Amino acid sequence: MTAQRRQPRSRPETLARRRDILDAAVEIFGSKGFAGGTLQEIADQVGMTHAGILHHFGSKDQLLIEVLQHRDETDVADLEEQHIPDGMPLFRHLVRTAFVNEHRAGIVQAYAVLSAESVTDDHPGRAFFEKRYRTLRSEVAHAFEVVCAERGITTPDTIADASTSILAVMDGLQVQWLLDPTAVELARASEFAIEAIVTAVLSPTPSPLADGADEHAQPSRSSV
Amino acid sequence: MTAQRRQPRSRPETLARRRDILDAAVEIFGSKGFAGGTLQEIADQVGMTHAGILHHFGSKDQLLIEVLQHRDETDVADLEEQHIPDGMPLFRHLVRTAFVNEHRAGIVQAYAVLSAESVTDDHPGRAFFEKRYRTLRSEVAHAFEVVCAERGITTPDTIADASTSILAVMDGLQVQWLLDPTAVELARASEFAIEAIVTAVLSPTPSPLADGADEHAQPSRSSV
DNA sequence: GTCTATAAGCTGATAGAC
DNA sequence: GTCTATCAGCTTATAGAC
Repeated sequence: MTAQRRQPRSRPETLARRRDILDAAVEIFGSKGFAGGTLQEIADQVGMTHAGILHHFGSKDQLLIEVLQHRDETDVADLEEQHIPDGMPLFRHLVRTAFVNEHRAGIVQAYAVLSAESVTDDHPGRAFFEKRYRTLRSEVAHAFEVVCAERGITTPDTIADASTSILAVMDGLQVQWLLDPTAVELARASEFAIEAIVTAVLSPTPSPLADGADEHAQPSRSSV
Repeated sequence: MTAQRRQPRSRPETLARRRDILDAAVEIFGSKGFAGGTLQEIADQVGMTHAGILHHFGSKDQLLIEVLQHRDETDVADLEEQHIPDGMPLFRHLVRTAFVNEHRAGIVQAYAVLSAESVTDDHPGRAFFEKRYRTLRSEVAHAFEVVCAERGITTPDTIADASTSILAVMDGLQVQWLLDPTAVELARASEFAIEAIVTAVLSPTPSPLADGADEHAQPSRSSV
């Protein structure tokens, strides 16, 4: 596990070119989607022909896959510098990420658009996002387990629901924020929701929704 | 405000045909996205040629717009039968919706895919989703105002953050659930998150995240 | 490594017969 | 109202010159 991740495929000049293409692809796929964006547009942005791009990546599908991997490696590298937080600091890190994201609309949009598009039939990014969410969920769940253990709380289902919910709010807020930045305070709302969910795990309270009379439509035995 | 919404454009036979096309379009756009889905596929599903579809709707863009309007009218009609809930019952209604959605993966996917895709450049569904979220947010916010007023709580920012967050979790959970239904309990997690957020509004607690030492990276004056 | 040229296919949309 | 025929345009991808 040294510094160099894989053997350089070729001259550093070529690798730099590949990185240029990957950066351009993030921007185009982010602003047009994968199905909507074209190799031509990516080629224009980086100043070559679409044939040149296919020379480097073989196919459009493969380009998307490498775009996602590259983005992930970059983000993970950033994280590792601050050696991955755990326990309560992880939740603080997620809030901080939301504040940072407020100034990176481009990358936020790329993830928002591509993750949702990845659920469509035969989408080349599907495996990536499936794995990504699985990993993120287990990281957040582990943080919950740490803070819960300290306080003697053990509620596996709750931890699972809370973990997936925290990632879900962050994603959902991004979509609403991208649609109307003036109507949604991305960072502040993310902080509020994450605090609400963490609090619900650490200090369970009776459900505020459980008092109505005629809820579940199914005719159950009437409890006087 | 009688039963018929607009004057029938033509024979009821034609309207039925249009509805068939709209239903097919939801399915195709839902499973392939708007950019990825084609008029040909929609035509095949309904048993005609793509020229026939263009005869009815004029353009692919216009078809999407009418698809979204039609879906919305259908859903709203369902809601009005149970005359739109408000206050605490609205939150219960949202939870119930999550339970129903667990058995309607097709429609869930259509909304998830199209709403995220709508943030891309010049997407014909953008105006629809902008308005949709604006409306939903204000409805949820109003429900919060009702229950807050009963208890003498007034926190406009909190209500805004909570309202947008509730819609956000529901959306975000749907994406994760569509990617891996075995890993996410859509309804249960939605219920947990909504309860957590409602509780946070009604019974504010000190932030569980505020105790760490070296948070915000910026070198502020050290408070000993 | 990048280009030009070319292929083969599909796209949304139009015109006109029935 | 639906079809066939046709269009121009654009898509990804390949082959081969430089």
